[in-house]
Amino acid sequence: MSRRKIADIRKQEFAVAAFEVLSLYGMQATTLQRVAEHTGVSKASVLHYFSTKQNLIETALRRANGTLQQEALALMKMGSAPWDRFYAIIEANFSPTTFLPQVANGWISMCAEVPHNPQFQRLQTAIFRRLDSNLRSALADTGASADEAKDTANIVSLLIDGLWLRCGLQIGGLDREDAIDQIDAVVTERFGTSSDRKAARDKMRMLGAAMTKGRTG
Amino acid sequence: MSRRKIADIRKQEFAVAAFEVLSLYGMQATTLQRVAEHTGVSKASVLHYFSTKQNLIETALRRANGTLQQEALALMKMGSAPWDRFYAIIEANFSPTTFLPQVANGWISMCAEVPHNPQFQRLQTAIFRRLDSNLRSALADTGASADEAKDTANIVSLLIDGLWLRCGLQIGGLDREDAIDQIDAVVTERFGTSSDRKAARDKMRMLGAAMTKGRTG
DNA sequence: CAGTTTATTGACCCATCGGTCAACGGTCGG
DNA sequence: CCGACCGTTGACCGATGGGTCAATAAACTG
Repeated sequence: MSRRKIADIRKQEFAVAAFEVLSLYGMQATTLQRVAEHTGVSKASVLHYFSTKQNLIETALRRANGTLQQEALALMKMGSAPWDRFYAIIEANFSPTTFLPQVANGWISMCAEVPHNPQFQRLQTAIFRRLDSNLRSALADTGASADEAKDTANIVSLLIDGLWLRCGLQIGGLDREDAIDQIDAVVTERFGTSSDRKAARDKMRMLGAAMTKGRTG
Repeated sequence: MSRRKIADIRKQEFAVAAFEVLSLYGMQATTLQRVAEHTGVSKASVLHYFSTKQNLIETALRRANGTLQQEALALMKMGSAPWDRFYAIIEANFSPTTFLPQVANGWISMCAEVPHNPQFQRLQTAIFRRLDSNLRSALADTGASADEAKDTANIVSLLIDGLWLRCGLQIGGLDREDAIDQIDAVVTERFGTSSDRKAARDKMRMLGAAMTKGRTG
């Protein structure tokens, strides 16, 4: 019983290490040897838990995405006002703990492999669909029509992708605040200024900050 | 004299082949062997023209970017009305010959390597700066203020990046027409509807189509 | 035609990759 | 105390990577 638990914990450790290595060194340089070194064990030990390198990296990516999803979910539960869910998604997508050049690079590395790797393809599709669906339903909450929600979700997710890419490439010293501002600017142009929206944004900004601060303890 | 020319032509051939291989198979699978096969020669022959693999790929990327720039330049020369240059840039960035999933993937592959490769870093920076500067000056032509031009250029280039990424990942069967529409929608929101703008867009769309059609002959 | 340069190649080198395997050592139930 | 089990490891394997090199063939030069 505790045996299996230990094994699972170990797998998680390796998965975390693998994503770190991927983020730091890129896909080509993410070798079993390096992941092993990064955890302080031997290469063979890594392969004892993951039958194959592909398996390891896929688990790593799924795990990394999972934590991001959990953060989004937690934030979304913390509000019920019309724009709350929308800004919860935005906030989660630019969390201080994940919106970092290295992390962004891990995801870009995955994107580059998507066309040559069905597993990554699936994962990527799932991530996109989830974001799109979340954005649409969040925008529907604000009273937008289905078409309006669809179009806006499209543009917002497009901007999110672009901002993450830019974060990874480290263009213009992009900050998470800057990123959220850019999205907010486009949304404001689309829906006009509204105190409700501003309140939701500020609320989620605070909650997001509190959440990530509480994590370091 | 004709010697050097032949050598240069050969180099170009290899560079083109290298970019094709990169687009088709990704960075990891872009091996000297494969590039050689793709051109019907031996691996050693490729290395005769390019001292190193890094050298080859860098040349390939620079060349691919160069053709895109030339297309943009040619289009930009074809108009003098306020919005002409802006839509020339847009049109060139979504040219039917380059805005394709495989080509997009070549660039994504480069992006993934940027943090671990100073040469790619430089190239990427140059590409970004050029686009940004072109967009800004094109927008200044339309009578926008410097700040307005800066902000708009920022968002437009962000959208371009996102659209290329999405093209590479083949999300939602993205078409070049769709891509231009998305950008146009945001620009319209920002500057309102204007017959001048619409005229410029239609003009460049036609010119772009004529250009790429004329190429197949 | 002779000599020199240039293009192309196969054979080869070394490093490293992902992955296998048998052996070792600790831990737990009996 | 003992056998079964589990985690860990070093040694090893075949494949493949980038890159070198000497030999050969072809093309230009005088």
